[in-house]
Amino acid sequence: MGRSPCCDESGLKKGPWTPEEDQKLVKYIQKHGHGSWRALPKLSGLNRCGKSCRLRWTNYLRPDIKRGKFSQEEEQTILNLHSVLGNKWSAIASHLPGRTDNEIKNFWNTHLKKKLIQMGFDPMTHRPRTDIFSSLPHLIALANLKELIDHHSLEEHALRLQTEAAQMAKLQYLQYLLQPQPPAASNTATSSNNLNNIGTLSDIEAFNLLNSLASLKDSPVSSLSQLDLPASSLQGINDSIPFSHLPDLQIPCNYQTPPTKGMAQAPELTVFSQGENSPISPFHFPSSSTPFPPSAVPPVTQISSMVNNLGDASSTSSYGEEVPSVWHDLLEDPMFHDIA
DNA sequence: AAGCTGACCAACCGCTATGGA
DNA sequence: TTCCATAGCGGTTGGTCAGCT
Repeated sequence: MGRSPCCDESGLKKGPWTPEEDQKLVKYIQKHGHGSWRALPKLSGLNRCGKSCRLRWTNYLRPDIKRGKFSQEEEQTILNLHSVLGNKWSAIASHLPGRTDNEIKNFWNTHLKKKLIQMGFDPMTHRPRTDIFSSLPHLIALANLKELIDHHSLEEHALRLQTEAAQMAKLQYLQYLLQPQPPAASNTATSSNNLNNIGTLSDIEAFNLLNSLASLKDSPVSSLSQLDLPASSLQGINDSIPFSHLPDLQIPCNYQTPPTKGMAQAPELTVFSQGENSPISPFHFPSSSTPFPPSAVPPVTQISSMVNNLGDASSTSSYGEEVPSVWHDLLEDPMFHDIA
C-alpha cells in the first residue's frame, strides 16, 4: 500500500518559507479560509504541498499565536501538565492559549528537560533519577563503607526521601487541584475547585493523575482518605469517575498537612519516616521560595541538591546530618572516576 | 578572522486517527 | 466493511546564529 508522497512530488518547494509565500498563504486563508489543505496550494498559487501549508499556518502564521519567551506561569503549567500527561504536546498546548504544540515541544526539549536533568530528575517520570546510584554497590565494595552503613545507609535514605518527596508532590498537587477555592479567588467557572487554575484540566486528565498516584501503592501507611479532601471537592471533577473504586493510595511515609485555608497560603508539609515519631528532617513542603501550585519538582530539588553535596565532607545538608567524611575519600579514589 | 560548538527553532517525516464514499 | 484522503500528532532533522577558542 503506498503512502502518497507529500513534498517529494516533482517541483514542490521544501525548506524555509519566504515572506512572499507567507503573505500569499495568509491572504488566501483570510479571504477563503483554508478549506481543503490539499487543494489550497494550487488555489493560492503556492508551490508547496498542503501539509507544509497547514504546518506553516498552524505553527507560525495563525493570528492568535503568542510569540516570545515563556513566562514563569507558563513554564510551571508545562511542568505540571507534563508530569501528568507526558509528551502529549497538543494536550498541553490546549491549556496554554496562543502556544503551539511544536513550540512547547521545542521549549521542553531545549530548556525544561535539561533543567530537570540538571536537578537530578528523570524528565519523563519527573522522579529522581536512580541511575546515578546504580554504581553504588561497586562504590561500597570499593571504599569499604562500613561507616556509611552505620549511618543508616545515607544514600539509600536520601534516595528514599527523593522518591517519597516526588510522590508527595503529586499528592500535594492533586490536593491543590481539588481544594475548594475561596470565593474571592474563584472566577465564573462552574467548577468550585482549583482545577480552574491550570485552565480546564479535563476529567480524563484528573483521572490519569489519580491513576498515576494509585500506582504508588507499594508501601503502607497513607491513603487518599488522609488527604485533606472534603468529599464535596471531588464533585468538581466528574461524578462519573468511580472514586470509590480507586485503589486506596499507599504512600511509603507518614505526612501531615495542617488544614489549609483556601489558596492564600500554601500548606506546610512535614515528613515522617515510616514507624518513626519525629520528623525525619526539617523538610517543609513547599518551601517559601517554591512556586505554588507545585509541580513534582520543587520539593525534591532540596533533597537532590543535598545529594549532590554529599561529596563535600564539611557540609551539613538540609537533611540535618553531617555528611560522612568517607564520601570525601570515596570521591578522591581514582576508581570512582573510572566507574563514573 | 576563522573555525568550532552548542542552543534554538522552523520544518519535515512518518505514523495513527478520523470521516466519507 | 473496506478503502482512501485528509488531518493531527510526536519525533527528528537541519539551518541559523551567538559565543567561545
